[in-house]
Amino acid sequence: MGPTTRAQFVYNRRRRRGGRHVVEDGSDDEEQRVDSSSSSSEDEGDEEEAEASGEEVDEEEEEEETVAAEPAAKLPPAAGEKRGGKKGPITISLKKVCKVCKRTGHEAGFKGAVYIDCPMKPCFLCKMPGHTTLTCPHRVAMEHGVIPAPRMNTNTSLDYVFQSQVKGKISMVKPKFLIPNQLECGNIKFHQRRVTCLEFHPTKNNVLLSGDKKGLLGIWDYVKLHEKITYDSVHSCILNCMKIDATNDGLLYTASSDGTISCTDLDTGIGSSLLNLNPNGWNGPSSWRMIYGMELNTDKGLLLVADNFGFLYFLDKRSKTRIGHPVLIHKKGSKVTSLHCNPAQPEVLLSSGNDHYARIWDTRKLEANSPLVGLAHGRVVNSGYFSPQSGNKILTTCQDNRIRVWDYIFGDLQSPSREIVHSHDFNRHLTPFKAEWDPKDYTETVAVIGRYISENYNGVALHPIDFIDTSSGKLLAEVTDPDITTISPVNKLHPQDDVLATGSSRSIFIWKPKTEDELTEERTKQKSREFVYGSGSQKKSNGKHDNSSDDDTDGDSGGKNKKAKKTRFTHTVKGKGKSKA
DNA sequence: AAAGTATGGCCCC
DNA sequence: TGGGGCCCCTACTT
Repeated sequence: MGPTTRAQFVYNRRRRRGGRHVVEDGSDDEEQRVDSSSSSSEDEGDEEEAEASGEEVDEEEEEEETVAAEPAAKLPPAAGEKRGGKKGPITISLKKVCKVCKRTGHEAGFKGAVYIDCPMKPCFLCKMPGHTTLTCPHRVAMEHGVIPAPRMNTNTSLDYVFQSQVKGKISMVKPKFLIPNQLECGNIKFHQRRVTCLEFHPTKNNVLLSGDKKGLLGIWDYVKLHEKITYDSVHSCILNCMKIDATNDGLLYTASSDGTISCTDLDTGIGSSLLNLNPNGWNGPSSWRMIYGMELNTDKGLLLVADNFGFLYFLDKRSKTRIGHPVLIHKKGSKVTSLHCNPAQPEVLLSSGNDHYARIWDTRKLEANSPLVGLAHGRVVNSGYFSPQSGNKILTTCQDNRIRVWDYIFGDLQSPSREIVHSHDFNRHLTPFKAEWDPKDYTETVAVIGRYISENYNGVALHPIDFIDTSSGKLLAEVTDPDITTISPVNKLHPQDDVLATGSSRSIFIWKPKTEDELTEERTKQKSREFVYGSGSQKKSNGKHDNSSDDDTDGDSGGKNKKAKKTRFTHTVKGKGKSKA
């Protein structure tokens, strides 16, 4: 096994060319599974699948059905008596049954491209009872139902100065923000398992590093499409985190659920282990240590590492030895999900954990139970990041479907400055979602995060990647492509370029902004589409979607016939918001 | 083509 | 405080 290079294939979207993707076979390797990511959405038939089976079920089942059928389900067959009195009362079980709550009278699941919620459950988006996601105020109208934040910073004069400075800066120099919303190329099934982390190489501009659930490390030059390598011997299970050595960009540190930290030479794939938390091998899940959070303190040549039992470790990267003893930074036995050092103050550490807290620490005087601040969350915190430039803000992603923003870490941190409702639920089969700052945005407002629940885009259910203005909660952009039907929990913005990398299932995609040419062409195309009565639509379904208009913004244009009007805002902000008493 | 499965949090006792 | 069972928009493979 040593380092192996295995190449699947790359597909590359040539700019316009009929719009079709060109599939390039990276190298004919053993397994030629092309598998064209087809299908999904084959169920256009909707309505009448279950009907057909039932003998002569009346159409308007709702009312009485809910009442009558329910006891029937629990009682022995004899219970069928009243209903029509005929014999085979057992057949009543053929009634539609909600797969979520097991009751009759309604059904949850996809109807075409629209997911119908079980009305018995709280809203899947905001978690509140009384409505479903289809009618959730957070989905339908932005900033509807917003509750003002209790009160953010107790405005000290320092705060005032800071705010005005930043504000001034923002209005003065805010650059035109380009959303990388055009699928440039993709690497399909490069990984054998789902992608769990992505990182751009800091100096080799077009190189993307990726890790997957099997521990495979991928290196891909997405300009030279065929230059891709994988190293399968670095880790034996989930690769959770990657960092390039700031003083030697040929070295990569990786953290894994196999309980080890590795340092890998990117050119050779040769690595060494810096830490192994399971020196005695597997003794059951109750003792197996996994590493999720990892950070570099460049100033001190330190590696900070946290495990799934709540402990933080320090490593000297040069001597490859532990320093000091592990410190409990989250509830004992609970997973630490992420670590981040403040970019302006590397000694200041932000940790997030399964104990529903994010915490700020001073690593110079670190003791269990002595964080500088504890930031309470509603559920597990998937990630927490200081803002990339000043380090003055904090952005967290929590499994309660809320993104939280603290605008100023030196202010009152009792409660977040904003809570933005956004669909990024936990699902054990998905890599946890993490909202991340755009490292290029020195106004420190833009964040990117994948969306869990789907939206109906021209008859296809897609899961967009959202760009969110964290200062207002406004949705700046939702990025989709009709060929990407899977959820995209892993997203990374390029440190210098207007490039977005996405990990979606086993595939990796690269997005770039539309060029001016493309935009103008699109506009003209859209015009002509208007002339050519109703051309664009109608084709849909059957797997490969016609990509004539992959940008959501033009989307329907023609409108009318498609009932599918997408309700766009799947998130809203809480706090700061005007309105409301 | 339906069924199976890998999996993590959380709820309840 | 620990373990068993449950589980709402998965992405596959058989």
